[in-house]
Amino acid sequence: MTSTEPGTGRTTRQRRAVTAALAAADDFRSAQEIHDQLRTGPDSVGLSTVYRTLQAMADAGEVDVLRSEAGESVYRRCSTSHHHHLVCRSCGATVEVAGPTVERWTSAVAAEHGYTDVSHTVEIFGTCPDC
Amino acid sequence: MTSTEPGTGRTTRQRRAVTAALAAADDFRSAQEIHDQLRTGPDSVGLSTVYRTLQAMADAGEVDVLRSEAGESVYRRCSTSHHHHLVCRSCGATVEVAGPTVERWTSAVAAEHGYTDVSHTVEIFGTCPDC
DNA sequence: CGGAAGTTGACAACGGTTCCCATCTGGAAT
DNA sequence: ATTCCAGATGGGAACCGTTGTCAACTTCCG
Repeated sequence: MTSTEPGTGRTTRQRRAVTAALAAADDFRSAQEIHDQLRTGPDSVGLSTVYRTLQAMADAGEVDVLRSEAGESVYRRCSTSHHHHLVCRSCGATVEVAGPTVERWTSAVAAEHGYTDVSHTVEIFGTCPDC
Repeated sequence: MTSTEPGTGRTTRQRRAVTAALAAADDFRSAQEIHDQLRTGPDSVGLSTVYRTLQAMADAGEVDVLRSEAGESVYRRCSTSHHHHLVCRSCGATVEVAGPTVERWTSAVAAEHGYTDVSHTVEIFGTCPDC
């Protein structure tokens, strides 16, 4: 523990590169995609470092993590506010949705069963208007 | 191809064993757990076969598939009723929760964005009273 | 019963992720 | 600016769940 305030860690070229790559992309990217992209550029970053950085950002709540159906973790720069995703299962188009309704519901359900320190994942899949 | 109508396939001892193991368990089981369980019994089944059978059942809609946080696929005999899970993140205790509220919410959100053929996943994580 | 198509299983191959550890570097202190 | 070291890096091996391969076996139809 003692992770109450680990801080941001150092500001390295690599972390900046990963952050920038994620910021430039508007949709979800896997660690390997980011690694590939950076490898072909001037700011090469090791795969291990990409994974570490991404995880740290996820822990810090700076990015959203989603598990693709293929079992891959994909990351996306995100607003700090909590929200969920509506994903088109054929073209992948993603819409962010905020849902006070679900938040309240999950809290209520958890409380009802005595569960504390609650978090949740909600993903909605469907076919978008264009598909 | 030619997989337009593969049907149920043959009824083998192995498939019966996997089906039975899943029926006996009330909660989610991973392919490997099932394989382990069967291996110590009279009806040993190869790991490949367990995976194949589980996938076939999932395709046929006979079981629910869920991706655990560790990235493992877990299967469960499918109840016809739709529901979600409240999982303790330290001991793994699971509570089934039915949520008309979420169902309505997801449908509404999807409709609002023109998405059709909607499905969703909702998992709630927390610490149970015993932990 | 006989035979062909479907099924099985041991093991190799795979792909994503994590671990290891020698080397390097940011940035605070001097 | 120079020194110094905790923290960070990266390349490759290790891991682990899952999928592919293929010869041998079994189910079931005629």
